[in-house]
Order: sequence, then structure tokens, then C-alpha cells
Amino acid sequence: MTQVVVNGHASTLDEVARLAGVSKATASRALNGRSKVSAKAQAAVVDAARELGYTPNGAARSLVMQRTGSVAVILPESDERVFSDPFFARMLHAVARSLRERDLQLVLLLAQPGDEDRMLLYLRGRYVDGAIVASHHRDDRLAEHLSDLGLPCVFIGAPWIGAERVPVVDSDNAGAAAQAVRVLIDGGRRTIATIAGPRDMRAGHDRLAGWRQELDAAGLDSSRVAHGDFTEHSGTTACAELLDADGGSDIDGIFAASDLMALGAMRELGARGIRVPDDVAIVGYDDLGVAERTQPPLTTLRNPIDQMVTEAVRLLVEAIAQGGRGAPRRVVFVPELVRRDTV
Amino acid sequence: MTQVVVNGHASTLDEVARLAGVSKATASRALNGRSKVSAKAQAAVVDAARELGYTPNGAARSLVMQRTGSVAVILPESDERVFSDPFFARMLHAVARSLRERDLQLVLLLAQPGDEDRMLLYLRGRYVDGAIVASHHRDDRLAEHLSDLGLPCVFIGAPWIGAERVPVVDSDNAGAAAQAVRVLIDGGRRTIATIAGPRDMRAGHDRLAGWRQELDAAGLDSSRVAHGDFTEHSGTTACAELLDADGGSDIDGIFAASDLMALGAMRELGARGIRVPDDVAIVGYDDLGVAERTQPPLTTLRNPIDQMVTEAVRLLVEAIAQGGRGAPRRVVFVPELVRRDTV
DNA sequence: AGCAGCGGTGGAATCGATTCCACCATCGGT
DNA sequence: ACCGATGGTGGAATCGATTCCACCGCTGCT
Repeated sequence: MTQVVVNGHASTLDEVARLAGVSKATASRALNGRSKVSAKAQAAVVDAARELGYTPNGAARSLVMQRTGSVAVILPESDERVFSDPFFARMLHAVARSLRERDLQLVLLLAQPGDEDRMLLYLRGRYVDGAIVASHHRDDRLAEHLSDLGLPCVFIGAPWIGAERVPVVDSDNAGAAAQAVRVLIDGGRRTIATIAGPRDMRAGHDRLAGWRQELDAAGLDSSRVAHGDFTEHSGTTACAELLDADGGSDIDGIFAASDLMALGAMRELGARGIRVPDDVAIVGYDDLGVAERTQPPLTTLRNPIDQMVTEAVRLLVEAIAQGGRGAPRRVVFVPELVRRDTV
Repeated sequence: MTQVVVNGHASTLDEVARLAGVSKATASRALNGRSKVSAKAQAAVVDAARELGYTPNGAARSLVMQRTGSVAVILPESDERVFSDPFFARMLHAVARSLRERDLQLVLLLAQPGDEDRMLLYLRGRYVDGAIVASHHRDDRLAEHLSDLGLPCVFIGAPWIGAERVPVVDSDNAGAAAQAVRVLIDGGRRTIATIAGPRDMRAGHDRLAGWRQELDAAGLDSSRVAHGDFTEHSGTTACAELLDADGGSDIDGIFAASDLMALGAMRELGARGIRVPDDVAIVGYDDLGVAERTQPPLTTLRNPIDQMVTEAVRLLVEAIAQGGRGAPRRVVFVPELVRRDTV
């Protein structure tokens, strides 16, 4: 590799052009390859660029192109959650792959609770061409802000506020929860509790609603609810709460709104000598690896993260190409039931 | 909040100035507050800016200022590892806090194994003012590349190659490992094994070296080594390997190079009916939360992540201010032993 | 009254790229 | 031999901010 002569500062296109004996215009054309350049000029420019270790200045380039070549992934979530929940790991992995294919740089913005303002400033500064937003809370006005901003964006999971103003890729949380309940009922269970997610999150809310709706439709009791926060520990606590409530010992089925909570619940059941699935059947949600490794392996609903992400990136790229015009679209995927041994 | 009239495009300083009835120069001064502006002009500009929902264009600004106001955190690590290892969570949390205090935007770059080139292109494009690099592998030439680039950077944990060319904030892994061994010896243990980290990572290598050196100094056997990859599962496997080797049943002390591996080892010991610390004493490494919650609570070495990060950010800001000149500094923190109940 | 000094101000240069537009060869066709 | 395409090229405008520098009108001093 012929290497770089830096004399203190990064080299500019002007220097490359001078060294190659052509104008800036020709140098730019030679490097970007859009327009025709003579073979001789082409070679001279490429050599000069290599010799000087030239890389275009991003600021200058995006100033004139109105494009930065990078997109933000925004996680409006405390960072403990981001790093403890396998959902995010899987999602980021998929986003990274998807963006790589399209030659875009991923910029991850961790939006701390108190820090939204700086983040918005960053986005309004047009440091990125667009944004993908995943999972957020009830009182979050991010959708409106982004929509006001005119910054192309796609939400993974519908926001509480302003969902109609932005493109959304979602999964049918309520339908999936109903599916889980149906499986439990079909397995002969009649007293079905749920360990629900946080009330202020879409996924938590909708899965609870689906559970309730399906039980009501079947004429069964839909009052046995305990809330967790999707973590294993909260699953254990919630399960204990359910079992200790009036008539808790009647419970013969549990729908947990995440696999981690299901795992926590199974630990609690195990500790009390309650057998799964003999005494209590249990269905989780997500299927991101944990479910296969529980004892026994967990029946769950596969969260179609990869598909959602692929679609989200497709929509975002489309929106960027259109300059943000075009009606907000909405795509919904349906989670698939994965039968294992807990039901 | 008076809101924003967007007529398709983001508003510019020129528009603000016109609306306020002043020149661009005065408008800029009023908004940045560096130089004196009359109270009247000041108010007019601020009002106009609010009315138009003005935010400076980042590209234009950093083009002239030679400064972007954001710094990259580079994790040259597969993203499964990034999201499964609590080390990264804690580190990012600390970095985010530290940067927030200094009004810098954090940009997280996940450097996939095959993706370094795009990342380097991004860095050479000067989209960020500096970079913090954490944890990386043996064959990684990132330090050299960054040094060639002239981009201010700080490494957390010394890189294998080119460490002398970049500022480094490190912890004394070898010294800490030696400390662990000493505690085990002082507790009367004589057959001390280690579950080491990956050979191709600094932390793995140095902790192993410290363990060996201290045992050699004490005239004890330093041949009982099994390697893991810092995860819980690998700890279980490595522990089984140690116990099943020749004379494995003599082992009465284990130093694990991470708490997660220590946890995995304890599970294996438990499964075999070997008591901790009665039969085998064990010391972990990291103390990022897991260690307090093991059964019994784990004696370990506290990885001084918060301090390292704070110092790294300090050094980086300094380097940015100096324009990257100044000799690369090196700061080393000493992990502290946290006594709990496994030794 | 005259002049230095200072708070404010606007015009113009600057950062480093892309791209429009005008221009000049050269070539092929009649 | 002339005329219109072409294919390449460079000068200059452009993107949107910051900042240098020249300048203006005051005040306050001698």
C-alpha cells in the first residue's frame, strides 16, 4: 500500500488536482466517476489521491450534496435496558447488516431520558440523512418532532403519539398475544394469567390487550395480571405476585410478554415445586435465543425482528430518495408461534 | 413553545438575519454570544430564530469551524459480544455521561470484522472530532491507522499494535491478577487454576500472565489453565475441562478472568457437588453487578471502568483542543480487590 | 473644537467539496 | 472545405455557516 504524506493537515481536492495537473472539477469527476474523464487524467488523479492519502471532507461534501451518507438509529431507552434486552442486540445487528448493504454508515444515538434536546439539535443539524427509531415510551413526542423536522424517519413499533404522521413498521402484538392465549385454551387451560410488560410501552400495552380480548371472547377470567419490565428478575417477582394473590393456586396457564419474564417465572415456579407444563403451561414472547435454552424449552412467539428491520431500512431509503415527501406508510408483520415444550 | 414555520426546507441564517433586519454577521454573533451585540439586535435575532425554527446546518458549521461537536466510540467487536458483555454497557454508560457534561454528541460505531474500511472512511471524512476505542483484538491495526490519520483518539485498554503511538488509559490487569492469586494463597490454597480469557485480547493475556507470575514467584504449579471467552457458558466449559484434567480434583482455588466465567464455573462446581468456598475458593474479575448476585457473593477485582472512562474523555478533549499534537500519554489504574464470600 | 477609543455593524473572504456552463478540440458526414 | 456533434476541460457559482476587517457614530477627554 503506497502511503500517505501528511504535512500536518488532511489533504484537499485542490491539492490533488494540482498534483495531478488538472482542475478541481476534473479531479472531482475522476474520483466520483459520474461523468466522462480521459483515461490519462483519470489515472493521474487517482495516483495523486493515493499519494496524498486523500479522503473527501465530509462536511464540505454533505454541504453541497445535501446528503451525509449516514443514518441514525435512535433508542429512546435507558442504556441499562438497551444492553440487557436481547431485542435491541438483535435489532441493531439486523440494522447494521441492512445499512452495510446500502453503503450507509450507522450512527447509534442513545437518547437518555434528560438528553433529548441535544439529540434533536443533532438531528436538526442534519448530521444524518434519516433516522430509525425503535421502542419508546408513552409520553415521548419524538414522532411529532421528527415529523416537524421533515427528517426522513421510520419507526419500528408504533409510537403512542403522532403515529399517523410517520412511517411505521410494526408487528401485531395483540394478535400474537391472542394466539398465545388460544394455544393455552386449546391445551385445556382455563385459569390463564399474564405477566405483562410496562403499561407505557406499546409492546407491553398491546400484548396485554390481546390477552384480555381473547380471554373475554372465550368467556374466561381476565383479571389475573401482574406487570413487569421485560427483564428476567421482574418476571420472577410478577409470577410470585400472581401465585400469592387470591386464588393464585388455581392458575394453570401463563402468558408472559417476554421470554426473559417467562424465564423468570419458570424459576419462581420451579422454586415452589410447580411443574411446567404439567401444573402450569407457559408461553413467552420474542424467541431471540433464550427460549431455546430454558428448561424445558419455551413455547413462544417469534418476534419478526429481521423482517421488520429489513423493511424499515427499505422504507427509510425510499423516504430519503423522495426527500421526505410521500404519505407515511404502515407495514405490519405477524409473529409466528413456535411450539416447544412448555404448553 | 412558539413553533416553526417550515416551508419545505430548513431555514438558514440568511433568512433569520433578513427577518430580524440585520446582517448575517450580526445574526451569527447574536446566536453564538461570543461577541457584543446590542440588546435590540440580540432580541430581534433570537425572536426571528425561534419563529423560523432555526438550527444551524451542521455541515456548514463544521466546515468553517473545523469542529463537529461529536466524538466516536469505536467498539471493534462482534455485536453479540458488545451486547452480552456488561463491560460495554457500563463503559458506554460512563462515556455517555462524561460526554454529556462537555456538550459533545456520542456517535457509536460498531466496527464489524469486515467493515473497518467504511469506518475508516467515515473517520477520515472528519465527521467526528475524535474517537475513543475500547477493547480490540490482536491483529487490529486501528491504532496505527488512527495515528496516521491524525485524528485525536484515546484507547481504553492498550492495543497490541502501535500502543506507543496513541494515548492509552489502561488498568493493571496483570497486577490485579497477581493480587487475586495472593489472596488465594493467603487463604491457604495451593493448587490454583485459572480460567483465562481469549489469548488474542489484552485483558485475557495480561490477566493470565499476572496469575502465572505470582504462582511462579510462590513456587506453585502454574500449569492449570483453561481458556474461555469471558462469557458464562465458556466459564462452565472451562471449569469442567480443568476438573477433568489429570489431577483436576486437587484444585482448591480458581482465578477466573471475568465474573461471568466465574459464575459459569460456580454452576459447574455446584452441579458436581463441590462447595464454594469450602472445597474450592474462587476469585472473579470485573465487579459490574453480577458478582454481588452470585450464590455465594463473589470475591472479585473491581474493574475501574468509570475512572478509566472519565480520564479517557479528559485526555480526548485535551487532545482535540491541542489539535492532536502533544506526546501520547498513558494512564494506568489499579483495580481494587472486593472481598465477598467465595474465598 | 478636535481627536482617541470603543461598542456595534455589515461586506466580503473563507472552509472544501460538487456541478453548471461556456468553451475548445477533434472527428465524421455531406 | 465546412458544419454539427461529441468528449473533455476549467472557471466560477454554490451550499450555509463563521470571522476578519473596515467603518461608522458616539462618548469623554484634553
